[in-house]
Amino acid sequence: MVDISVRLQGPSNPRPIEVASDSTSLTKRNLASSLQDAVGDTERKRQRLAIGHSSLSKSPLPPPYRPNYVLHEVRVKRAAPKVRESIETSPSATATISTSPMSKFAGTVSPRVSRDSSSGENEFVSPSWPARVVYLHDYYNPASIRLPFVFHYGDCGCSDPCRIDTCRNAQMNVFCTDKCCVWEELCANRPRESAKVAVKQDLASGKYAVVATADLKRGEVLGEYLGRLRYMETDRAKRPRNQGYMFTLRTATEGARSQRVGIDAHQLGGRMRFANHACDANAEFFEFANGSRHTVVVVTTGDIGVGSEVTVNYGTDVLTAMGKPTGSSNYSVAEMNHMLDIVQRILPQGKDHWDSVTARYNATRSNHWPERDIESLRRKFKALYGMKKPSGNANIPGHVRLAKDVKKLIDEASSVFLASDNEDEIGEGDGGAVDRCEDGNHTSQLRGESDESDIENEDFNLVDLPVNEYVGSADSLLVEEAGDAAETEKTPSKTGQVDGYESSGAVPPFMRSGSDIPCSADLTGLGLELAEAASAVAATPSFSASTGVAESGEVTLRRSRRNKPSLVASVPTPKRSFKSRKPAKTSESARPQARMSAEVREKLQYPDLAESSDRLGGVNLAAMRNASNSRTYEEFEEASYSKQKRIKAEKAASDLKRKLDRAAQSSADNGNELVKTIMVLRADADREDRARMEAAESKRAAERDAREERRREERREEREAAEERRREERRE
DNA sequence: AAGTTACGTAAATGTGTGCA
DNA sequence: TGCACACATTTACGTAACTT
Repeated sequence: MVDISVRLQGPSNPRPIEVASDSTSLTKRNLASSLQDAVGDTERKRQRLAIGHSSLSKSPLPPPYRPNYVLHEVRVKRAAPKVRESIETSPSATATISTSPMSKFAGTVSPRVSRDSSSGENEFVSPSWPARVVYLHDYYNPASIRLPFVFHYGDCGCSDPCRIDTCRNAQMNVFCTDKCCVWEELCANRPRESAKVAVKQDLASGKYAVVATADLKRGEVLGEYLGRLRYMETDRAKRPRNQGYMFTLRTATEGARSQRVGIDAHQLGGRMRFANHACDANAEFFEFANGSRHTVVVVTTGDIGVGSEVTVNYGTDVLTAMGKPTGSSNYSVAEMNHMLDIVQRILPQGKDHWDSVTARYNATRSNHWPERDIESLRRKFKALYGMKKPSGNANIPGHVRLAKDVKKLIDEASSVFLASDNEDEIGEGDGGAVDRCEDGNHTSQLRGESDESDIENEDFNLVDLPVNEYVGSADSLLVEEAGDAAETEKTPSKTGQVDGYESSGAVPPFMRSGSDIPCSADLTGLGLELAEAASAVAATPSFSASTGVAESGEVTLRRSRRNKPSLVASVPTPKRSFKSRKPAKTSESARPQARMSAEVREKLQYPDLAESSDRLGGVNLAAMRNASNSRTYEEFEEASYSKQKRIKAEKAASDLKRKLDRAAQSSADNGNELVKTIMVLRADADREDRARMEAAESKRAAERDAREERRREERREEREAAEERRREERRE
């Protein structure tokens, strides 16, 4: 945070007012003059402001003739974000960054997971800055794209420090500079990063997010949306799908071959890169410019409390695209096996169970696998078990056969479930699904393991299974395990595999750190520790991937309860809700190192694999679209998907009907108008006809009169001539 | 050999329908 | 009303065939 008292002390050598000789000299002279005229007011305002700062009240006020004094030492400390301050350089990250052409802009951080004490709806931790993303601190235009030059209109005239919703410059989409604003560091209409927000990671979902670290008022600029300025296709249809990081500027380049320009923050960006989408966002993007620099900032649209996430609405560009997302990968065999392994353990009967499968899958997936949503997993499973045997090929792929077998199991389980539906205590003791899982004809047969099913189901309860999970609630399972825990510690497994088993390619590794999941005789404490371990896994996938890797490089799956039997016994913890749980302090110190090594190992092992999205914490955009697009209606948050579909259909129908009515009405109105017009035209025509007829009649009458007159005149002349002739004859 | 194109496949969305 | 399923459509990816 910049110290305001330092700012307002003023420089020892004030910068003289410039009298420029260019075309803007008049403006500048006027500005300087107006500044000097207004200096009294400005100083009074500053003094009023200073009252709020004790340090300022002790400091001498700036010279009265120059309010616009410059503080270089503050200005060069542009955007000192908390994330940046709290980070250390990690070797792996440095290696990544140093090879980047943007290294001069780059900062990097080491893995560091420290729990945030802020209070909010979600629980956030301070994550490491992802090494795969270059941390930009400034405007970056490597292609020297020239956008239209935007002139400012002199001093913004704000009587109080500029706000983006009140400043005259902001209203004209111009950001302030020292040349058009006297408020310098107090001006909020400038592209700078606020110290009141930080990049955090949601403990539950693992998503990165921008979180308020102090109370935010409406209209505050939180930071600049930094990224690489690049050209885009003018034709929207030709552009690649926006993966959530491309901000298309309203302004295009000038000239006959005008091109759209966007800010691409996919591989490099600032903190605002991590602002997530929300339909009811509490912030918005604001595009403004000054001179040749066009940029975008995130501005709050309402008050935001400490610990709350800052969200923006991405708009339809990101959210409504249909089809396969760019960069999405197909299911690998390992992924399919991982999914099938989970499915055959849970044997999902409905949506809730599939939610469990999804949560389990994403919590235990390998770090380089993309996160999958429930629809994706269900779809894939269905595609697998529905796959027909190709003609001419006798070999069915293992995962396809497994999927078909698992489907049979699910069908059987469904009938078993119906039969035992009236039993009150499903899943307790030897009954219910645990019994079924131990049945050699089912899951264990498929896995080729005989006595591990209960143990592995215990592992599966590390993640929040639904309460109605057929294997019983977490509590019931823990009760069951408590009885054998101490005994198991003393006696090795009958199969000799209790301490772990090899995980190779086909068998997905559910890796757990021995220090993460200690054993305890205290059931509540154990449950807590298990849940905490699960949440840690969910929050930091790379951590989970690392902890089970042996020194030799082999990936082993360990049953950590039995590996570390004594750690938690001394940490009895009261039962708390999932969100309020804190991680075990005993494992806190071990995590950063383990996580870092996992990242390094991951990079070495899969150098060419595409990284998943950081912005959404690895969540693919499709999942976000599901959550944010038309499938969700705020007014029907409680409604099920089907209900939403019906509501949506009804809305669509009513919209259509409304449109038709409007069209009909419009048509009728148009028809009426037409008739009126015709009537008017006809009346006009009649009037014209009448006028024409009258004119013609009058003309004819005039002509007739003229003819009559001519005839009379001729007759008179003839009479006179005859009279003259007669007189001549008489004279003769 | 490198680049381009066509085509099949996979994965996603949207919508309609039927069943319990 | 909730859920599952089928189908149409869209889009990206991978690969073989073709061209330069």
